[in-house]
Amino acid sequence: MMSLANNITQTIAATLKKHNLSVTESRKRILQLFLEEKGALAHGDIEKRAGEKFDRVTIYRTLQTFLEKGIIHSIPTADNAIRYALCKDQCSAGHHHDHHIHFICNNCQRTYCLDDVVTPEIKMPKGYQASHVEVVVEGVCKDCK
Amino acid sequence: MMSLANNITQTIAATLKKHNLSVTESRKRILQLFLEEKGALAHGDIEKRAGEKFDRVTIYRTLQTFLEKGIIHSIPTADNAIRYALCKDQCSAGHHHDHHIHFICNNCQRTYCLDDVVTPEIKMPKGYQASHVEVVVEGVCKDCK
DNA sequence: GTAACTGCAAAATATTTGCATCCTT
DNA sequence: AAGGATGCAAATATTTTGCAGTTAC
Repeated sequence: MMSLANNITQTIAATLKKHNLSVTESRKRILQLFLEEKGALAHGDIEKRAGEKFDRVTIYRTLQTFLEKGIIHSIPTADNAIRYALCKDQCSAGHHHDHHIHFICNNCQRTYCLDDVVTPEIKMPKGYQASHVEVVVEGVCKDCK
Repeated sequence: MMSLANNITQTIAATLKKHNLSVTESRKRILQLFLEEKGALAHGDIEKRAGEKFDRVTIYRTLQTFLEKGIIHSIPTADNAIRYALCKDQCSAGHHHDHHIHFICNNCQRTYCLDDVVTPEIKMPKGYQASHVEVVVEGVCKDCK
């Protein structure tokens, strides 16, 4: 019987292959961090959690690659620390379909993708043509309340 | 009869005084840039438009001060270049009431505050308590269409 | 006159690039 | 074997801090 650990390992490799990426140690490790975290991670978070194992530069390049391939998406925040989170399957390279909102907890600082909350329709003023709507909600998360 | 230029100069000085800030050259100049621009400015934009006149450090500090006093508010974007825009009068130090949405034009890259578009109500999942909602819309602005 | 603001220098931090080496396929 | 990925060194860019001189009030 396949162990859970093996299962995750397979998922990770499959995800990378699906996006035409070679399966390397750093990519596996960083992808695993995202799977473990569920929430969003900033570059700095990854550095801390990955230990001394990887070069900073590799993290930059890996995040960039994941972004381009649509494996992760970025969440802009007011503190100039971009966070990244896993995309759902329907995301594809260069074209994200993540119509969910993001939530940042002011207490624990974690960033969540609230997949069940769809971004609302926004009625734009005459002349403005919207192509993408990003909603970031701040407050207190369910764990901190 | 009072000239328009004088009028603007007075507005700038009045704004600074209202927030208990001394009226200095750099503050006047940076505030003027925001008034001229209408849209949002990133640190880099201010540096370019101010000419060689001010030290980078002064711009950092002035923006920080304006933020704290509620003269400007920040708009997070995906490219890690925070933009700032003037607050409406009802903003006060540390407590922003800017319930409008922001619009970034993918063509001219300008950032607008759409003061007439109120941020929608978001129905949060059980347990999450929202305190602030930030909406950033991307697309093509009225001038670029 | 005094407190606050600015410019300069320098430190600390963050990001990008080039290249030789190593790993995946 | 070949192309791509990584690590290291170094170049750039960004942001912060300390301090002495200057300015606003």
